[in-house]
Amino acid sequence: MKSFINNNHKRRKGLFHVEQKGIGEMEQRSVDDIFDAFLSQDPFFMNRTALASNYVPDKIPHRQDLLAKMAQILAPALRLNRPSNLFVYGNTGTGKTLSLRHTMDKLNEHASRADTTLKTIYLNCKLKKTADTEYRLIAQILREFGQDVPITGLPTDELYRLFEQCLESRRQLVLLVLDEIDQLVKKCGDDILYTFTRLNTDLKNAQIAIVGISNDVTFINNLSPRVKSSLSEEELFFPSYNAIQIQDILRDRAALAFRKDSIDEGVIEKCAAFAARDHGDVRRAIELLRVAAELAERDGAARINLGHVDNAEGCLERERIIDIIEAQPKQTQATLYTIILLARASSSPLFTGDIYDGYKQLCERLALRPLTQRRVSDIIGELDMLGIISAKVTSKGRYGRTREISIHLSKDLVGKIVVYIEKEWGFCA
DNA sequence: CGAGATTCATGTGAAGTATACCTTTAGGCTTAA
DNA sequence: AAGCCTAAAGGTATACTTCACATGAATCTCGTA
Repeated sequence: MKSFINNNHKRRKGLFHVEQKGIGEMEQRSVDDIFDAFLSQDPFFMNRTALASNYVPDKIPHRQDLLAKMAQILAPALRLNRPSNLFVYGNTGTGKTLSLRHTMDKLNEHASRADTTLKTIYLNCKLKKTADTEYRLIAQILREFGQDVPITGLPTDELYRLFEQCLESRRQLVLLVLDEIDQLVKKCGDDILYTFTRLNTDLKNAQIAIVGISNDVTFINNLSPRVKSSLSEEELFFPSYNAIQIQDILRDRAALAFRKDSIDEGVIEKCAAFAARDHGDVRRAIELLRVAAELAERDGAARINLGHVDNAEGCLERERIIDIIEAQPKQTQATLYTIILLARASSSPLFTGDIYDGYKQLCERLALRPLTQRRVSDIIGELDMLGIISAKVTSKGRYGRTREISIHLSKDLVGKIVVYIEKEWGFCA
């Protein structure tokens, strides 16, 4: 619950930040006026949370069969028998995480009713500073058990010992859900998973079952055979939604979130079409609807119309990218900033060497200690992984081997990024 | 002319280092018997 | 003597550096037709 509040708060801040245009005209009205207007206006939100990215609805349309299978697989947990490890995969926004959270909620509900000592732990392995290394992952799990674990300093073995202790403290079954498990394995290898699956043989009181979630369909094939067979004792594939299904889902959510008649004809269809274009990613569709609603609210409009959806589309992309950049360390931001400036200055392709030179100059001006080229090379790789830039290793024959780097974000968005970074640093190139 | 060698710029793996943090331990000080 | 506090010692994870080797196609070289 707490994380949701933070999330939402951050979102609104992000939206506000990118929509600075409005501030000038707002200043003409007094703050009192604005607050008064806000309170007197008929808010069309009944329940904002229904559009939040981590909202778990009671009903998940078009997923009944998959939910049933999932429930069947996990049901033994209610009798403290270890269910099969489960591997869930499918594209982003196909309801994997949602379905699992839903099933976990229900499982917990039944477990507490039956007084079963079932513990479910959900972790997203992609969240930096949370669960992206072996140490952090286990530390995070221990925190779920109410243990206070330092961010560094303890040997990883010690964490494993503590973890086992927690498990063995009573007869229980632990269901460990690892979201974006491919990210974890990419960074730390699959030994962790092997250790987890092996844990059961050492445990006397407790048992642990693992559920892995991945957007990468090929991920399971790249695992070592021993891990592969134990992780995917059961597999569930989530196919992408089609436009009609997305519309259904949006209507359900809209009915929860808004008052009747606060949406214009065609708004739902437009949001759905937008998402369907993006491999049927429902999350995007819901976010789009949410941002459109927030824009409409700010305008003081009576209903959400198609224009709001159009504007929201731009906002959403900005929100996502700026959120990512905001979370990056200064050195990464400096690297990105250099890339953007260089890309603007010339139309010829950019190479690692050019970027490093530019980066060093920038560091000088910022009085920032420059990192080595080795590290910057890794940072460029990270930016590529984040989808902000595209960096492809190419060989230029006699003229060496390097990465060819380009940005494929809209000009407008790149402008916003530059504004953000310059504002953050109080600096202008 | 074409096969093989060379070359360049930097990708990439491995090992080393600095930093920030942790626990343990020894020594010194205070307190109470 | 027991209890408590403090600082040093010894240990770890992480982010970064240093070192060294790997890469791969354009270009060069040299043998052959």
